[in-house]
Amino acid sequence: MKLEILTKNENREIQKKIISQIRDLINYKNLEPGDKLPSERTLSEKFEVSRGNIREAIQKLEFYGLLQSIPQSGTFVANIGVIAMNGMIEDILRLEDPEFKSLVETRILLELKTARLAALRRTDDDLKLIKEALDAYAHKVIKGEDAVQEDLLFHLAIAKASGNSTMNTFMLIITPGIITNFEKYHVCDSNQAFLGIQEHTDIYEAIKIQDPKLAKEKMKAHFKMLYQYCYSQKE
Amino acid sequence: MKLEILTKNENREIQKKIISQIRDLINYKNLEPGDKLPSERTLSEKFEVSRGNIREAIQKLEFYGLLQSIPQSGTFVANIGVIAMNGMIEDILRLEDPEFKSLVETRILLELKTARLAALRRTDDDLKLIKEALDAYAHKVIKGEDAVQEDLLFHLAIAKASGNSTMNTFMLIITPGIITNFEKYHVCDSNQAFLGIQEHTDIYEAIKIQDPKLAKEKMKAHFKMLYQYCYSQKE
DNA sequence: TTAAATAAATTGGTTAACCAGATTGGTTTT
DNA sequence: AAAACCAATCTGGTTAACCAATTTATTTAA
Repeated sequence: MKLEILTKNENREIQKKIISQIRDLINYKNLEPGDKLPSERTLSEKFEVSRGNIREAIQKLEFYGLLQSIPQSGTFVANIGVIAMNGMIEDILRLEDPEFKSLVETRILLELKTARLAALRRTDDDLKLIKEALDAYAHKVIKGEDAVQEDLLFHLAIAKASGNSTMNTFMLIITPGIITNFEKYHVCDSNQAFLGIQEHTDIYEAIKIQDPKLAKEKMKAHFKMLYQYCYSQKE
Repeated sequence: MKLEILTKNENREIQKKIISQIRDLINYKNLEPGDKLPSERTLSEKFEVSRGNIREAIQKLEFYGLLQSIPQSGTFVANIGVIAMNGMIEDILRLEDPEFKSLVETRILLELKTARLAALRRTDDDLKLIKEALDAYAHKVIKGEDAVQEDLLFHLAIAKASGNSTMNTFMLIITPGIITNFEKYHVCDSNQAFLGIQEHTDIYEAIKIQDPKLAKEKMKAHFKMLYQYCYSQKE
């Protein structure tokens, strides 16, 4: 189990190294937008890593719009200047390992907005799903069981009702990190969970009566404790 | 070129189908948290797709924390209830193809926050980088050239200065989509670009004097036109 | 009959071979 | 001399074989 994690970290380190090597190569060779990168096999040989690692790194840079692979042709530098290229790669390298604080800060930002949008745009079906999630959460809390998953589902239901697919995606992306950290730090004891039922209900009611301002307020109140917890952590 | 896009869409469709088949299988077989999924080879045969497709789908679900692959052992259902599993998979399936409106709405939300945070947290180095990006943007606009990339870099510099790695990541993620759509719709003519110089400068100055409220206001003003443009588009 | 030992089969992960299409350089033809 | 053609080569993408570790089935000893 531990080995598994180690090798994944190793893989990430290898990928970071490859990406920075690609950046160096672009700079050293003065590759401009549209220029072709060396082939995957060449890079694999030059960097002394497997071709699979090279492909992963290229796909990551392609995801961020910096490279473009064309089958049977090659991998090309995207239409972006050298300065921008360096800046974005630097960003990408610096990324990963998001701190819990960063996740929570972003989650709060997103959820204040999704609550507001959900109050504005929710359909009857959305409301029904939110209610179901709320009931499932309350049920588990009352039984004294862990309800992190149900808590999360309630918030995701709101994200869905917001009608904004990008925010919905981002909520899904930060969800695993939130869950992991919550379970790691045991942030919620049972008292907080009981309080949470009321807070969730308040949010639900605000969305039900389609009051965006109230929904945002209630969501803010719900996050107050989380916010304080988060910012009382060591830097 | 067009074929390339088609095959990528095809691949996405295949992946969506596989994911929904996995969901159906979990429901039909009543797989609970900790239970083992059939092997990749078995699924590959059952769904009549290549093992690579299966692996991709599993990795995606693993990314969202729904499955966990353990080498030489199997792929297991994560510690998440059936309802949550179905909900999240439904979300994941519904995702992709973010509408431009959704991207812009999210970008505005993020950038109002990053501008504010940048004014609060920016270092002198951050400020220097923002200034450089601003100058590069102005330079290109004055020369009458396309400055979408430089525009973007200015905003990314602010995101970096915000000190929030998650928001920084999200900005990087929506960037390709923003660029593509901007170039497709030619949203910025030269007049708008010239106006943009002033607006960018205003934002920079606010961050320089570390006035978070002003920074947010100036960013809001900068996005006013984009916002209107975005919401005047056809639904 | 049971438990320990061992061999066979199964697992996700990795690597190397293969594929179709694009590119390239040289040759031929006009 | 230039354009057209063609075969050899190179490209990213895909597939099938392989690997080490684990799990299961079988055998053997007590």
